[in-house]
Amino acid sequence: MPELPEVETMRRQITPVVGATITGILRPRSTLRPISIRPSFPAMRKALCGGRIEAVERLGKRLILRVLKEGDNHALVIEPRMTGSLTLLRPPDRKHLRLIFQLEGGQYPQLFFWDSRGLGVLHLMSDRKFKQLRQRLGKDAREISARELAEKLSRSSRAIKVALMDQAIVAGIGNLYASEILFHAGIHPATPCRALADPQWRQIVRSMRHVLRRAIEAQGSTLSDGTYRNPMGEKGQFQFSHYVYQKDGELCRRCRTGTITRLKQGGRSTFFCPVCQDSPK
DNA sequence: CATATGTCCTGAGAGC
DNA sequence: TGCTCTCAGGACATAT
Repeated sequence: MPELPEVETMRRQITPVVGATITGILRPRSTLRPISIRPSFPAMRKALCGGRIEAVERLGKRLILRVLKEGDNHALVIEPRMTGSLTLLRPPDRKHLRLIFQLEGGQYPQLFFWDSRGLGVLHLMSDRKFKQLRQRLGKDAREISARELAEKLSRSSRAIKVALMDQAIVAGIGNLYASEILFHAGIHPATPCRALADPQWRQIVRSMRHVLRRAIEAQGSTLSDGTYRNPMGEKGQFQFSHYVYQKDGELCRRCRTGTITRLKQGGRSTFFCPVCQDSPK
C-alpha cells in the first residue's frame, strides 16, 4: 500500500517525464471494472492530450502531474490507494493495466498506471480545486512540527495510531508506517492523544522524520503480497528494516524479550512490542 | 462538532 | 482438485 515513502519514490523516478507532451491516453479493455476517473475519462483525455507535463509533485500519499495546455493549468491527482502504481516500463501483467499515457519529447515513450485491486482513483483538477484539496489535508508528515501536531491532537480522545493516519491531521502516513513510527517512538498505539505530553509529541515527530527518511532511502516497502514496485519495476527494501509490521508472534528485534502483538484499531491491524512501547495511561 | 463504522475492490491463503 | 470464506486497508460517505 503506497504511503509517503512509496509515493515519494514514484515521484522521484517519474520525474524524467517532465517536459514531455502527452499525445494520447488509452484505457485498455479488461474484464475488471474500470478504475475511477473524475470527472470522467473523456474529460481527462480532452484536457490533457496535447498538454506538456510541467512538474511531478507529491501531496501526502497522492502523486500529482502538472500539465499545461493552451494556457490552462491542470493537476492530475493520482491516488494509488491500495495497489495502484505508476511505471515507466511494462507493468507486471496486462489484466490490471488500467491506463497508458503516450508521451513525446522525453526519455520514455509511455507512462503506465497499473492497479491490481482497482481501488485507485485519478482526479483531473483545476488550480482552484487543487488548492481546495491542499487546504483540507494536513501538513506533510516530513514537515509538520511537534507544536502543530500537538495543537491539533492534544485534546483529542482518539488513539494516537488512528490519529496519525488521519490525512486531515498529517498527510502521508498509513497503516504500515503508523505502526513503525510508534514503535520507534516507544509509544503504545492505543494511547489516547490527550495523555501525551510535549516531550512525547516531540519524540513522535522525530520518529516520523527518521522512519520516513530511512524508508525513502530504501525506496519503500514491498510486502509479502509483492504488489508494490517502483516505476522501474523494482521492489522496495524497507521491509527488511521493519520492526513490527506483520511480525506478530515474533520476538522483538530490538529488546529480544517482548513478542510482537497485533491488535485491531478501527478495523485496521496495528502491530507493537508490549515491552518497548509504554502501556497507555 | 468529533469520532466510529460501512463500503468499494481483487487476489491470496485457509479450511474442508 | 476446487469450492467457499475471510482478510488486507487506501479515502470517503454515512451514522452515532
